[in-house]
Amino acid sequence: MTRLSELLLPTERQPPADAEALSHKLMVRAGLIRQLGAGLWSWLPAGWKTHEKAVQIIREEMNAIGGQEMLMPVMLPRELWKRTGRDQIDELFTLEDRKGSELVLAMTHEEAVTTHVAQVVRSYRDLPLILYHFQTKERDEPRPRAGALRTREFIMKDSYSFDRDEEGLAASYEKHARAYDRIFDRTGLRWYSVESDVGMMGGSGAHEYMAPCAAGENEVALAPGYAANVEVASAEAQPVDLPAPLPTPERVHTPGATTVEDVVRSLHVPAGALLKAFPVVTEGRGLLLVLVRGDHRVNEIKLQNALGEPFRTAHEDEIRERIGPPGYIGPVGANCPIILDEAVADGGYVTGANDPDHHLRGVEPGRDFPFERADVRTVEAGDFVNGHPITIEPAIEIGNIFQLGTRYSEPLGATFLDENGKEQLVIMGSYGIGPARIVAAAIEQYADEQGISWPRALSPWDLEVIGIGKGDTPEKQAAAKLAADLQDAGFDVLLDDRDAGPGEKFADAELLGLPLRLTVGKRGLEAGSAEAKIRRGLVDVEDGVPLDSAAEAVRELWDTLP
RNA sequence: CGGGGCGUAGCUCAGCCUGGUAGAGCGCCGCGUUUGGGACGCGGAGGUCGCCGGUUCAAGUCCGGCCGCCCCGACCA
Repeated sequence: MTRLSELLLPTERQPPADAEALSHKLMVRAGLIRQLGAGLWSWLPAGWKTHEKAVQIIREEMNAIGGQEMLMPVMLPRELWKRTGRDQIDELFTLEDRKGSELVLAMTHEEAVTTHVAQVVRSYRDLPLILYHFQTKERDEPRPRAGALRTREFIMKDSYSFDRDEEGLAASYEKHARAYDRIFDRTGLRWYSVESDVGMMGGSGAHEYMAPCAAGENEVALAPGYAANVEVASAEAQPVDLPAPLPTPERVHTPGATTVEDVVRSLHVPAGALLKAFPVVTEGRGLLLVLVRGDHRVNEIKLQNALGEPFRTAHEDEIRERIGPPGYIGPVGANCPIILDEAVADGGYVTGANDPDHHLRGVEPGRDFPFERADVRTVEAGDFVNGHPITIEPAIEIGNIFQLGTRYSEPLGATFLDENGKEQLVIMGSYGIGPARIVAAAIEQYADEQGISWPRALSPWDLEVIGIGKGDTPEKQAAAKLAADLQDAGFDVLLDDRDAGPGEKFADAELLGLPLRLTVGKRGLEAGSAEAKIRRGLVDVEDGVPLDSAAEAVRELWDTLP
């Protein structure tokens, strides 16, 4: 049992002036976290309890799939990161020791864990392995924000799978996916798993676990049976009414109309009847002209994936020389390959004429210019997947799973001998979860006007007992006994034994947000019962709970709570 | 990295334009009254006004530099 009179729980009536996100405001107001610098936060006792609740759920489910918990250092020799090439990442903190030896602060632990596996694993008999730890990650984020949602230092559960082949990796990946399903279900969050970009981790497949909330930094496209990060989402575009076709492109005078909006206004056609030209340059293919519908946006991640290599936007002189005057460029007559987005249906479009102050109308892909097809646009709310319109929601990334392949085993020499005595590279996966984000997302999803409303799996204590009155009143004595009884019955109890007024106690209880609140007052004491209020929705339990058999009554009530 | 904003008591802020004894509310400490939704009275503690420099008889206030923090965007294994 924890007595509030002895607990460091600095609640604030007003949110910090610089807080924007709901979870940021409430975590500070409720006394869960305090800031020391940009992206640097301390967890106060109550906050740390919630963090550890999330950690324990994760630990249990990782152990259940055969994960072996260990611990690796935060400070690592830079040499390992040079081998994988990741020492050039901007977010990596670097330092030197007194001898001038180069060190880095781990932003993840692929290098460290793979080094151990390279040293220790010799035979196919040593595989498969799942290793994990909860350890601090350090990232020099360009912009930390929103309290605990994006910090420069945070604890992550990162696990790594080591298999002898792709089949083994698929099995380890699937184990993690199922463990993650159970973990996020147990937290009480609203969440979903989405397809994601593999990013600079490389590898062959990835999913992200997303918790929808207003403060989320990611956008997720959703339809029945479909969920994907907008970075990689594909959908069928909403149709657009095209003007009647023309036998051949027709030149029109459009003075000063260098943007889609200008052309729409000048020619009285819908934006979707335009083709927007996006000239890019890649190392392998040189200049390329990417075309998407005028009402669509190029998705740079999808474009990079479609090209199979990084690109940059073309410089003005490159555009002038090979295509036309910026503002009026189009595919007809362009001296470079053309990539046409899949959402561009057959028909006649308005494009730049590659001539100042002119456009062409009635331009038909194929008839008037050659092209390659690719899906390179950003999906929009209302597009269709399997006939259902999609919605787009902001969400916070709470976990991810990656198939890494040999991205790390190769540079770090993690190999084993197979049955034939032949040396093979270990096939890896990596899997992260941020407990702090789970906590913050739970606050974002369930908080109301009065404050936090914890799902019971994450609540710092199970329930709060309040004794009305100041000094040694009979109500407070009864409350203390009730709290002790419930603690003995296996509940983790917070007792508000402070000499404060009832209003202050209620307000603090609602701010802190434990799932259940029991109040012992004069009236209830005479009737032999404590009042019970469920935090979610602030619902009063009829007749409260009897003081002489509180444990059974609370147990019954507890099982009904969210 | 681009744009914007802020830094004065534990918290939220006023004071700066127009230089002249550092303020309010909440919180905190003491005493008393009060006791079912952040009560009231009286008394009190608490400040290198982010830092450095300049102008001035005099700087929280004007000028310059620096540092820190927040927001939007870019970025984000």
